[in-house]
Amino acid sequence: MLRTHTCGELTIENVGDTATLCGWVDTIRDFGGVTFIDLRDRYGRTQVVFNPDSNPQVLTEAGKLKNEYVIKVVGQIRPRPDGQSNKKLATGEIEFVVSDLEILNECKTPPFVPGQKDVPGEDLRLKHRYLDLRREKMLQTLQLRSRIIKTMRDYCADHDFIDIETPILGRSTPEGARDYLVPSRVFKGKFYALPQSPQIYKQIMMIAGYDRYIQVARCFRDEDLRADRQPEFTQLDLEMSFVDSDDVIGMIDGMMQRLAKELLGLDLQLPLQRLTYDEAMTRFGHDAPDLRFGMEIVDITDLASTCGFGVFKSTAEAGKFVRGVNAKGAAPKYSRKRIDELTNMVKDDFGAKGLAWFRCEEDGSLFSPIAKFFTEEELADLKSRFDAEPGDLLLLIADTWDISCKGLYSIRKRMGVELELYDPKEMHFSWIVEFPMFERGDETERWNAMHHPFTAPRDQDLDQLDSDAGTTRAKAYDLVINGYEAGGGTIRIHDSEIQKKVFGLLGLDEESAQERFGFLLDALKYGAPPHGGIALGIDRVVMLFAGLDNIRDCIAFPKTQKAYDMMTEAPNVVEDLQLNDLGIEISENEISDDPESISE
RNA sequence: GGCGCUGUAGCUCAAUUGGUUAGAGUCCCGGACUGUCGAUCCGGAGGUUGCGGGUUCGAGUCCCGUCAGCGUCGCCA
Repeated sequence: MLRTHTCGELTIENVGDTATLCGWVDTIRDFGGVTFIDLRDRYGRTQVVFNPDSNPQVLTEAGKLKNEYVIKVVGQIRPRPDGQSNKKLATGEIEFVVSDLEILNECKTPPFVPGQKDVPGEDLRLKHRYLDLRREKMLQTLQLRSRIIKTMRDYCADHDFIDIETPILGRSTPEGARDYLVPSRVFKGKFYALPQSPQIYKQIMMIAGYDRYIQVARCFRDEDLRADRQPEFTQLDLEMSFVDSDDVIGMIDGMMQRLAKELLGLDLQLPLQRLTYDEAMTRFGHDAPDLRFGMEIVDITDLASTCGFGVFKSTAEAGKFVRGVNAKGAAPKYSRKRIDELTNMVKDDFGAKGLAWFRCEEDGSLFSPIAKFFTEEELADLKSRFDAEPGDLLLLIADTWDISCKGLYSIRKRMGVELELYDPKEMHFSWIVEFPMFERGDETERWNAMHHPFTAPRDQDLDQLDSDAGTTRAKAYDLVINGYEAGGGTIRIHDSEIQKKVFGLLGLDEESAQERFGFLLDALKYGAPPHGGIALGIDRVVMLFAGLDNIRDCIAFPKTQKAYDMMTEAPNVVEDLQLNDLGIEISENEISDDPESISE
């Protein structure tokens, strides 16, 4: 080793010792006759002193140092003079007096320095990720990530799970997203698909008798990005045999309790709260609600059906819904202009036709442009249903179930932040359970699987598969943390008759099912145990545990919204020779502009 | 693919209703300084306001197009 210690470990205990440190020049304070440098590495910062008492030569040498130079210093540890310790540093009680300096490497003037007060723009950070990763915040987040994964693995190891790696080059699986494809050189015209999840493989492992499997699995989905979505991401993939929903949920309950305790010092009460899907949609309009605050949805469709306001009345009579939320105390803060913003949001984003509102005045009366269409009794009824008090703002959407859910969910989410209805540092864990087996496809009679086609229906719903498939509930469960879906899983079908029936409902005939994943169907016939599992989104868990709102900050090398890597400039063109090997020809009009050539 | 926000010095930002030579801090370069820790002080350099077009006597500012980053809807079972 070139060093004897790190920059984070020297303390008052080491006074008098001689040591060697290596690191990056973090800040320079040059007084002419004495120079201080904070030397930084992954472990911390140590103040090193260059002065003429120890070695005049070295003081001159120190004059050459600039930001982010990599240096090696030999010297002696001594306590700092009285009153000059730095409480911000773990090493702040001591300083390192340099007797010998070696510049290991110089550094070009960097576009930004890790310690600068204002965080640089994200494009710059991504382009020079090696500089960005030197920032303390990034370091902390990636260290947290490492500890989270270790804790997950330790927990699983303690519960007899076996860690198995599954292929990255596979074939298209029955997930719903677009695949990333890899052309085959040997089988020209054929493609591997990168896994959207190791779903099939882990089920095969159950059939093979490896009754508790985990993997920290990289997954790929070629869909558009969001603040909490990357095209490649990491899951803790888990599968168990001889279990039902409660067993998997209970296992993850324990894991969350351990994670919260070890990483956040929080004591989670088990079992974690559970909400059915129907309840979540009815009360919060979403299957991953943020349960750190209330502002629940109130349904007034029955009241609307008899009122004098045409829009409400006709909506109710059409079998649609009139629902709303009470934004407590929001009235003084929400001008007409801000209400218009909310209105535009639900119109533009979800196709709602409008947003009705009532303001509860000081005298307790309800004010609204549409109040005149309601009788005194109806207004009083409205007020009591929403529990409206002076200063409250009621926001209502009259539309389909779907639009009212989406619109009110987004209003609730936004106003929860704007009205500071919860402590952002608070953590809330819950389960959403009993998802529907199926949802309607667009303008077709056909059903789509809400999860994947191997999801088992609840035992008590088996009869409904034939009679009323839409009401069938699945053995499916999502882990929700602070309003984010942190994971989801199901118990799988291990009975070929039920599987056949589900395929039928999905419009998959036996032939095409056999074609797409016959190997799994075959395997299921060779002694498949009852099994099920879950996948936890590790990037999101890290994001939530770190209190961040952006998944890119939890990933060492993330991609931009266009799935572009600004540092390596991937994706990029390849040699014609490579394409020839693969039997691929690219038509001229399909080649998009080279991002590098158009950026400046 | 749609909608929205942003784009000004290496970096972070400012620039009144469209109006003189586009400013500040920081970084960088030169100088001073033996106790700082966002060191301080003096001096200097640094700009085709993302790119292209238009309106105007005059555009960083308004309009159109385009590129990039971000947010969001669709999409992601």
